[in-house]
Amino acid sequence: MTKAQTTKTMKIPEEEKRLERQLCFAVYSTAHAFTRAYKPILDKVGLTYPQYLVMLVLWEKAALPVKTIGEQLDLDSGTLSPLLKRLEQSGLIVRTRDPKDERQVIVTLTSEGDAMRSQVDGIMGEIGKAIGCTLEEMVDIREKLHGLRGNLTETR
Amino acid sequence: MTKAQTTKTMKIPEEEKRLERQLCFAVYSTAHAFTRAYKPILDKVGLTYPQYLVMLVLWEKAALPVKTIGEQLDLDSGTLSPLLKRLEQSGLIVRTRDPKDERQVIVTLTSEGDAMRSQVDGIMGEIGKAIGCTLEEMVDIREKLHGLRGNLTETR
DNA sequence: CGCAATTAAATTGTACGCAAGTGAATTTTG
DNA sequence: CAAAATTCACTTGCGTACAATTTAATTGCG
Repeated sequence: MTKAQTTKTMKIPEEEKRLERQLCFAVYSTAHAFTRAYKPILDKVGLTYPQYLVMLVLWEKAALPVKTIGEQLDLDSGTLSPLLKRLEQSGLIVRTRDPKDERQVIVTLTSEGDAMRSQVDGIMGEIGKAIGCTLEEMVDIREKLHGLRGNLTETR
Repeated sequence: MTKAQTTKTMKIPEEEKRLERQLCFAVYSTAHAFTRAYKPILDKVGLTYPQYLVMLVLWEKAALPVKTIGEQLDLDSGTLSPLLKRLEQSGLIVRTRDPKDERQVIVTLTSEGDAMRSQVDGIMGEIGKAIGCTLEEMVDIREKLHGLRGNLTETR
């Protein structure tokens, strides 16, 4: 943002107020486009997109407390509790109270949940085709979004 | 994506499978960060973030059929119908059947809805501060996301 | 030690998103 | 022109997101 625009009451040109000019909408609509692109792929393995993200976390480390999963995905227990309940019903995870700290629930991959890891190459390969840009471009956008997310979050 | 990776059964390095390496997650989590950044700002005018997007569309053109709003936001009537009902209850829009084609519902700004346009400079100014990057960077990310969204969508 | 403050997860209530199905209006087609 | 197909919006059902509240467990402090 330019210095001139930092003034609270600065007039913004009408053209800049159009939906398509909004960075927020670019992010919002791309997120939806991703979810839709994943849908037919994840349907084949019986996961929703947020459930797939949880599985990605668990494939990195097979047993984690709900809180840690939430920190990595930036989701609270209000979202995760019912989602994890559905993953448990699907037989991919189990939830057990931590004996060391009964407040915590440890989420652990079942053998089925672990076995699903073998599908990841196929899933990522298909999505990679849909993304249809170079690896360098992917890294570039990813890092820029990471910085943007940091900016948006830092004043919380 | 490199040529080597286009092979369906290509093995992807473990490191590339981590959540934080996923472009989809960068987009997903940034979208949530935006919604959270907008929350306190939009609370002051009584709008949710998706409702604000609908208002942006209507501030460009004060009367539009539901279908057109849906095309611009890439949302279907299953999402828009209840959302528009809430905007109508808030007194910002009215919905009327098009006499030329009774299937269509025309959404029109009320004077209150139109008057809220005066808040836009303030809202965009505040978000601009939260985004905290240069205009050039904003344009760069926006255009790259636009291309990415196009790629993800074109095979629908 | 004992009680207040904190923490973790679940629950409740509201609002998206989206698939699938309904019903009314319009367009296409034989 | 009439039946079939299509279009548009609405509704229903499911699964997130998230604020706010609740309950149980743990930690901190006097």
